[in-house]
This record gives sequence, C-alpha cells and structure tokens, in this order.
Amino acid sequence: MPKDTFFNLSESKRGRVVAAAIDEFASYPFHKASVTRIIKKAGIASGSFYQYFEDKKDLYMYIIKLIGDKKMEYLNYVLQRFDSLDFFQMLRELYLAGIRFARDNPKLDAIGNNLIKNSDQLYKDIIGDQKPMAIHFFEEMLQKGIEKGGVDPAIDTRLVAEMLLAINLSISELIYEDGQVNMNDMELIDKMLYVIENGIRKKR
Amino acid sequence: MPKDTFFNLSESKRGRVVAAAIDEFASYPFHKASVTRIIKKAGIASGSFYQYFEDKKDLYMYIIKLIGDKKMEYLNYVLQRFDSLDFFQMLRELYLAGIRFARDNPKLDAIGNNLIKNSDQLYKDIIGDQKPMAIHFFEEMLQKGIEKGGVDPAIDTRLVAEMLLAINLSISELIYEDGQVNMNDMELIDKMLYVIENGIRKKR
Amino acid sequence: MPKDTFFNLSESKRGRVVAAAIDEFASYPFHKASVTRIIKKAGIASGSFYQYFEDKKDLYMYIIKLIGDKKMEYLNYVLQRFDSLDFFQMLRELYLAGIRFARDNPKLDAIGNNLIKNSDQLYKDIIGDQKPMAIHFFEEMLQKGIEKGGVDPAIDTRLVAEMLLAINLSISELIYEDGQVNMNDMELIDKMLYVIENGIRKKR
Amino acid sequence: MPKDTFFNLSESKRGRVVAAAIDEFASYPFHKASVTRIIKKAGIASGSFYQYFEDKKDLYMYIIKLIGDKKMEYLNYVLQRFDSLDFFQMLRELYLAGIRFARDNPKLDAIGNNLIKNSDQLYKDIIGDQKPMAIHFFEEMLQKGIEKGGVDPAIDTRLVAEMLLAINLSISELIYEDGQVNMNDMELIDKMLYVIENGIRKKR
DNA sequence: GATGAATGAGGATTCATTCAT
DNA sequence: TATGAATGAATCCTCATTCAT
Repeated sequence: MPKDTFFNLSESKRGRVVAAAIDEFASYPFHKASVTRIIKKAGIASGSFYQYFEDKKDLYMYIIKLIGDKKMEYLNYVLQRFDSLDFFQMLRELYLAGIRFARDNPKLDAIGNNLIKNSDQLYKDIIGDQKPMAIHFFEEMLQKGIEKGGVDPAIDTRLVAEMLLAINLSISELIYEDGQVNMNDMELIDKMLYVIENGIRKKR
Repeated sequence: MPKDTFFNLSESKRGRVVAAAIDEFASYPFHKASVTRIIKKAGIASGSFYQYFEDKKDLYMYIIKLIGDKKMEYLNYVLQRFDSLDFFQMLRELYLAGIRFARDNPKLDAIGNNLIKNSDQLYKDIIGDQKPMAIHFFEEMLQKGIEKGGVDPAIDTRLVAEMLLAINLSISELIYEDGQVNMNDMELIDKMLYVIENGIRKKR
Repeated sequence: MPKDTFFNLSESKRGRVVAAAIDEFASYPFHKASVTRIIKKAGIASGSFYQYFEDKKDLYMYIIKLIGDKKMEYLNYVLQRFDSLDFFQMLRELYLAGIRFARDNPKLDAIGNNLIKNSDQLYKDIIGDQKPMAIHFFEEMLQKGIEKGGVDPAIDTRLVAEMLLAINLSISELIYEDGQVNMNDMELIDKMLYVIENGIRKKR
Repeated sequence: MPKDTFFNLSESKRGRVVAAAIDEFASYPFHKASVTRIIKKAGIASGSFYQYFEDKKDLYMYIIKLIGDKKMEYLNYVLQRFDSLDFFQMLRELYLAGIRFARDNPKLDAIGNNLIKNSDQLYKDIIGDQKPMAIHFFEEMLQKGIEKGGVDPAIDTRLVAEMLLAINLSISELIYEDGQVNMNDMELIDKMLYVIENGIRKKR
C-alpha cells in the first residue's frame, strides 16, 4: 500500500506518477522496470518516491489494484445482471466487457495480462487468488447454466471453466494481432460464441 | 546463433552448458536469468561463454531452438499422418503429443510456455514467426477438415485456430494445477475434445 | 545548543523528544542513529526538529550534556565531602556513585560509555574537555592524598589517574557482564579497592 | 573471508586494497566507512571490489584478522616464554609488546581498539570470543602467579583480569595523549607496573 | 581455445536537511 | 510555531561483457 503521503499529493502529481508507472510496467517486466525511469518520467525526486511507496513492489501492486478496480467498472454492469441473463448472454457480455476494457486501456490490459500469465513466483505472490477466483466464477456460471437447462450437463465444468478463461485471456491478443484490428468486437464475439456454443463439428 | 567454437566443444562440455542454461531459464525469466550462474553451473570460464555465444540472448535463442526441435520430435509422428487422420483425430493426437512433451520435459515446457505467453517486446523478437506459424498450421488443419466434411464450414477458421492454440497452451497448466494431476491424459483430452467438437449448448 | 524554540516547548513534548533521543542513541552509534526514527518516536514533524535543533549533532550534544548533569547529581553528594574523606574513601564513593548511576540509568550510561571510549574524531569533538577534566580531577585527588599521607608519593599521579579512569569506565561492563550480575556492588568495589590500594604482589 | 580472486591478485594491488581499507577503517566507524572511498583510494573498479569480497563486512573482518595476526607477531616472543617468566615479568613484556605494536602500527591499533571497546552489536558479532579469551588468558596468568607465589592469593582473579585488560586497552591512548609522547615506553611500563604490583597506598 | 580478472554503468534505496505553506 | 512534502547526493551492490594473458 502506498503511504499516506502519496494520497495527500495533488491530483496532478499523483496522476503523473501513476501514468509514469503504467508506462513503465507496460513496457518492462517487473524486474526490468526501472524506478529511476519512473521517477524521471514523473518528474519527482528519487527521495520522494520512497516517501510515497515502500519500494518498487509497493507501487507495482498499487498499479495492479488500479487495474483490477478499473476492470471491475467494466464488469459491474454485467455482474449486476447475473440472475437475469442466461449463460450465453452472460458470457457474451463478459467477453465484450473484457474487450472494451482492453480497447480503452491497452496499457493496463498489457500489464494485467503479463501478470496473470506469468509463472514467475513474484507474480504468483502478487496475483494471489485472483486466477482461482476467476475460474471459480466461470464454473459457477456453468453450473447455473446446467441447472437452468441451457448448458450441456455432460461437460466437465471445471475443465470448461479453464478453457473459457484461457480463451478470455487470449482475446486481447486477438484484438491487437499484427497491430491492427481485423474485425469489430461484435463480429468477433459472435463468432467465438458460435463455436463455444456449438463446437466445430459439422452439423448434419 | 552460437559460434563455431561452441559446436567444436566436446559433447560433454556442450551438454553441461545446455543443461545449465535450461536449468537457469526454467527458473528465471530472461532478465533475471544470470549468465554468472549458468557459467558456474556449467563449470566454464566467463570468458569462454563469450567465445561460444554472442551474448545472453544468443544462448537463450539457441535453447528456444532446441526446445522447438525437441517438440518436433513429439509432433512428427502425428504430422506424418496429416493426410490419413481426420481433424478431430489429428487434434487429439496433437494435444496428446503436447502433453507427453510436457510430462517428459517439464523444464523445456516451462521455458517454452513462458516465452509464448509473454508480451514483452524482447520475447516477441525471440519468438518471431513461431506463433503465427502455429496458428497458420491450425488454420490449415481446419480448412482441410472443412473440405473433407468433418468440420463445420460456418466457423471463422482464423479465429478458431487462435482459440485452439490458446487452449493448447493452457493444457500444461491444467496438468500441473496445484502441483497435482487431477485426471489422466486421455480423460482430459476426451473431455476437451468433446467440448470442442460439440460446444457446450445443451443437446436436444 | 538547542534553539530557544526547544526550551519554549511544553514540558511533555520536550520530554518526548528527549526520551526518543535517549532511546535512539542508546541503541545506535551516532552515525546510525536516525533522525527520522527519533521524529517518529517523539511524534513531532521533521520540520519541527530543525526548529528545535541545528542538526543531529546538536541534539546529541544536548543529550550528552543531560547525561553529564544527571551523573553530577550522583556525584555531588561525594564531591561535597571532598575535604572530609580520605582518598580511598573518596574513590570508593566515586565508584559506588558511578555504579548507582549505571544501574538507575542504563541507557544514559550506555550512551556515555560509548562516547568516552570511542576514538572517532566526531566523538572526540563532542566530548571535548570532559575526559581531560576527569583525569585532572583524579590527579588532584591523588595529589591531595599524597599530601595528606594516605597515598604513596612514589607514584606518577597523571599515569595513575589515567589508570583509575580506565578502571572506572570498565565498571559498567563488569556489572552487566553476560547480562547478569555476578556480585553485589559492595563486594565488587571492595575487591577492586583492595587491589588498587595494595597491588597484586604477594605480601610477606 | 575474501574470495580466491583476492588472494590471486598481484601483491602490489592486494597491498593497495589493504592499505586503502586500513586507512578508511582507521578514519571511520564501520557504518560510515565508504566502499566507494576505499575503491578510489585503491584504484580499483567497484565491480572488482565485489569480486574480491562478499561485501564491506567481509573486507572489514579480513582487516581485523590481519590486525590479530600482526599483533600475534608481537606477542609470540612473550608467549613462548610463558613458563620461564614470573607474572610481573610476563605482564611487563605483554604491555611492552602492546605498546610496540601500537607505535609501529598506529592505524591498526586504532581500528582494533575501536572494535574491542565498541558496544555496537555488529562489532560484538565480529569480535566474537576474543575479549573473553583475553580475560581468560590474564586470569590464567594470575592463577599461575598465585601458585608460584608471586601473586597475592587474596585477589579475585577474574576481577583483576578485567582490570588489567582495561588498563592494557587504555595504554595506546596514553601513548598518543595530546598527540605527543610524554615518556618513553620503559618508564611508562615501570610506573604502571609499580602501581599494579604495590598498589597506591603509602608504604610504612 | 581457455582463463578469470577488470570494468563501470546501472540497480534500488536511505537520510539528513530544507522550505513553502 | 508547526507541518510534512521535497530534495538529491550518497549508500552498497549487481551483472553482462571485455580483454590481456
């Protein structure tokens, strides 16, 4: 947690620090990210940095938290309708929210993706339970879908949850493939959902 | 590419260097991996290292190439039957080969996974065309499957290729989840393929 | 010397600052003692510190002075009887007073001892004339003892004064040896004085 | 312990490093002693320093060991005659050896004295058993003196050992008092021994 | 080809002190 | 008078790489 001194800062300076950190962590993995560069970009003294944060990790974790909060803003709208939507509607909305978040906040998305996919112990420490929680959430969705009748009860919910998460995480890469957007969000989602719903076996 | 001096080395010394490098890169991300540690583990002089390799990246890329070659050994058996197997048989064999590779070579698998998932620019440089090639391969498989009639022609082959790759990459994590194996390979593959083939919509 | 602002402070706040400083200087040598820690312990603003004191050294010297004053309280009773006691009675009382001071004020004693024994230039600056004065005092005592007839006139008073001071300074270490008290004060003093009076040559 | 690389150094360079370190540690307490200054004085690269030593403490401990070895050179001559000398002859020789060491190696003496007197935990760690061992040695000398008949059996040997050590440690300060030498070694020793042998009570 | 000492830019972090409010 | 954010030189230390032997 950043120290009080950080939160007492003027909004503009705090914003500069956050922006500099986001820039840095989007460009370099944690160990290569340089406090010195962040300091320079933010235009603060090195001593100040350590009056705001315990250390580099403290700042990194704060940025991760910001990312989580920001992502939640995108997801909240969907989550509130957890009970009124059926499974496939819900999944569509979730993927869509993820895409929108990635489009609006490409750097945050990059940092977040790097974190969740990385197998480094440091990253595992930081990410903590978030990945298991995400899987659990998908599994619950599937369970409910089975109960309501929309989802095939023959599937292994845990396994499918992992598959859906893997696909979810690959979406932002899909979007920026080759640095250009190939299709619009809706089209992308529709095509993905078609496959998820129906599989890829030829229908008779 | 390592220099000629490296390939002129006695097999045992070359082996020590490779083993040390694999150990190191499996334990640390590129930037944290230490040339000094590799040198010590391999029992060579630091000067020698730079007579074998341009720099750390040169060694890393060589290891990546070794991993690719090794993986090919596992895949070749499948690829040779590209024409005789139908799409789903092929996919099953590919996933299975991937699992076997991961089980037999956990360190290589770790290095490879870390590489392909990482969004770091450095890693992108190193991985080069491999990911696009993998996607392209899946896409071709799908095309052929459509032509042969087993695969639904309504799908977007490129998109599905990406999805299949994302799932493929998540497999080794599935296997080692919680440090324990939850189901046997066949069961895992079967359940995954069931979903891929049929989707998760309830059948009437 | 602390600034006027410090002496204008409420007694409670001044006391907090002094206590925090004593704590700190008893725990760390001057260079390692941290103004920041003192500030925190005392609950004052860092800016305030420099409105009370010139710098860290200023505070340190003030604490040293406090220690001197405190020690004088213990010695005054003895010094007042300078004329009525003979040399050995006087020495006994002085050592005893020193022991009592150390027992009652272990932190002050620790700071003082560290100061007087240290050969660091900084410490020499701070301690100034105090050590020469102490030696001078012992020397005068010896002179008077010789005149009165109790003390052997063959000794080199200056040298013996130094020896007596060296012994005096080692007393507090003796007391706390191994963190435990080995003998009571009187016994300790008696045994020391016996040696000082009679030396260690076997008597015929 | 310094690394092999240090001992493989040319004598001249090793000498420069040692001289620079002695200079530095004689001028500053451990925490204030600067690796950077040592590096500059010795004319080596900062990286080299850490190829020779684990860290600053490693170098410091090595210097302490050098001091011990050097002091032993001065004491060995005396110690070899442990059995042939009586207590007071022995004590005289020991003090004399100490004085000679201090005169010949003032910087080493300063470092050593600072170490043994300092109450800092770091210094205690480094000095380890050396002080107890010194006291023990004095105590044994006293015991033997009592058995042989030269030393007063009424004394508390442990206490006197501590007193003798305290005096021993104060000798080098005596010598350099006011930066000038007041008397020659023999005279100093004789006067000290006179007091130690006979005490300071007037003889009838 | 082998060696391993030498290099030095760069790393994160500390801390006494200043100064604007 | 009180505050506490700002400062930046200085701290120890790391590490990939070079180069003379």
